Amino acid sequence: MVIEIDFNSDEAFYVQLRNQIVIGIATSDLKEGDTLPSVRQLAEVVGINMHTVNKAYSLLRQEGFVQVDRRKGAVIALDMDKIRAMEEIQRELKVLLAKASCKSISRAEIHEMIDEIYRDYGGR
Amino acid sequence: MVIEIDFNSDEAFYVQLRNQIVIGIATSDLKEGDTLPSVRQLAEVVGINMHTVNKAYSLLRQEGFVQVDRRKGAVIALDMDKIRAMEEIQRELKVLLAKASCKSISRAEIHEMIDEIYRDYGGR
DNA sequence: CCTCTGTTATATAAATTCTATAACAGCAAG
DNA sequence: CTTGCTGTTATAGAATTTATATAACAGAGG
Repeated sequence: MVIEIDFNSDEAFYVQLRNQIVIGIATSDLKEGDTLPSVRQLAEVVGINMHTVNKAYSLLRQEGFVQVDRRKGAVIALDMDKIRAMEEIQRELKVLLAKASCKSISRAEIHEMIDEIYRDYGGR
Repeated sequence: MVIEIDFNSDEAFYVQLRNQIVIGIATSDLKEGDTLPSVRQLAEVVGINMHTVNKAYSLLRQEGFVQVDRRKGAVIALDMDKIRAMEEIQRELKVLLAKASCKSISRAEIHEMIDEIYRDYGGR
């Protein structure tokens, strides 16, 4: 799976990494049990510092997407704290949909976008 | 309309303000032509600095939610750059739905959340 | 004239982000 | 046992962002 940093983005590097990996899991590019590159490897490949990668991995662990084994490295391992996840998503959706509504994007158009994106996800 | 700052949140103050105002527009608490409090007034009411409020208002202007009149203050005035808005929302949804999919939240459950939130919006 | 608007300019403190070097313990393979 | 790979921790520094503080300005209006 290809991971890369947009050095012109205003998103923090470790957030970019986190997001790409979460998307990778959703699209089944990364499957349960797969191991991520070591922090040093990935850091060298994408051209950033080791600690920045480590920060992304720690965040992924904290959010329940990977488990970290000191010898194997970071392993994809989803914990299903569905309630907390739904609460967080509802908070974020509230702001996102407010923006959409203000820009005259209809409920139907949102549903279409959801379906189109979800078509690539949910292979689990 | 009540605006308040969560001083324990990890979200920047000016982002909190922006989000609450956008939600206010979506819920019709704020309508086209309404004026927001002056930067100094709002700053005093919510207990933060004038410049932080000004930053939020500038962001709202830049994103096309208000127009700023030097004498009247910030006035709700939506510009309909729907294409750009949809692109941004699609980007954000991609990450949000990836998280959801990883946590076994179904497409149907997302649709339900959308409908529930959108019930309060779209009065425009 | 006085007061209100947003805006601009500086300055400062605190927090976050990213990098850099270095070292440590755990484990596996040669 | 040594070598090399993990993640982890500690420390330090630079750059950026966030928030505050004071001050001043032009424009509009009572």
